[in-house]
Amino acid sequence: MNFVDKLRASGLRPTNQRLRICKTLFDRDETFHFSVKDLVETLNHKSEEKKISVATVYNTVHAFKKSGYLKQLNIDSNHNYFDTNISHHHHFFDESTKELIDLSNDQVEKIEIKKTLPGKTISSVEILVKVENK
Amino acid sequence: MNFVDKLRASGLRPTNQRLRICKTLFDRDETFHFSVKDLVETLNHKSEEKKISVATVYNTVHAFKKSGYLKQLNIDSNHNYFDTNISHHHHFFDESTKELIDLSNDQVEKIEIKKTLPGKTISSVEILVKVENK
DNA sequence: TTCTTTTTTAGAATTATTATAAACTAGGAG
DNA sequence: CTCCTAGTTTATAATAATTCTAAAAAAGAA
Repeated sequence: MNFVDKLRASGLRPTNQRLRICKTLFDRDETFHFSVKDLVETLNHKSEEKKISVATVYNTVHAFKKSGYLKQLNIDSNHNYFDTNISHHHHFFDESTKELIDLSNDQVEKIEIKKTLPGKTISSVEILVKVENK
Repeated sequence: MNFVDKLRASGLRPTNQRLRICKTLFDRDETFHFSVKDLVETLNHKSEEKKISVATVYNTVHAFKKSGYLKQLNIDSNHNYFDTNISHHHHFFDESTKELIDLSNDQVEKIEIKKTLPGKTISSVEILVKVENK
């Protein structure tokens, strides 16, 4: 899906700033895990271009989150991370390097939850595997 | 383990304020899931006693986290929750009520992770089951 | 009790995020 | 094409969570 369509589907007009954000987010081979701070720095590091304000970045990221083109991660409550991989998947968190690595759904044996909550239905099951150097 | 020992084991002197914090945290039947804000409000709600400052609460909570008497949870990146249940266990997060419910380790079928990371060893596997009203 | 060290506290500083309002554009109507 | 209007961008202010600071208070050893 191209950037303009992604933006339109999120209820946003394809402006210059938003297209630059899209490029940084989606024009890459690997999954991108980022905080808003990271993203702003990446965007504004290329000094040849005009700076994009944090407000714009927050607005755009939140619109993408709402429309499902970005997932918000709950890895480290002290900072907010987003993920461009929106498929259902899990994560490794490397405590030695503080890095985040994707763990696809089919690399985990099916998880069976034996406890049920009356009147409730499961909407997702997320696994976080913490690792450290041997 | 009594409060004084818990404090000493965390490198803290058993002062009046810290003992009141201990009482609120550990003197209960059920697991207590809380944010620092919750804890401060609970502590200072009983109007008969002198107010404990947020700085003291933060210091004490962090010392307990460091010594392992509290676990920090990563449920919702917008707020920081702690858990008095320090055994290895998982959580349900009720998206309808925003409530957190413990899921003990033996209520989950053993999880097998098929992917390994070279040079790394798994230190923990945490599951978050999100539920909503049927 | 006295003295030294640790603790508590209010308030300032810092950081992440959201809100605001004025200046600026996208894109449709004419 | 040009104009107009609604949607955008931006700097800055506001809010909120957390950490820092330094002075007053309390703990506990001598």
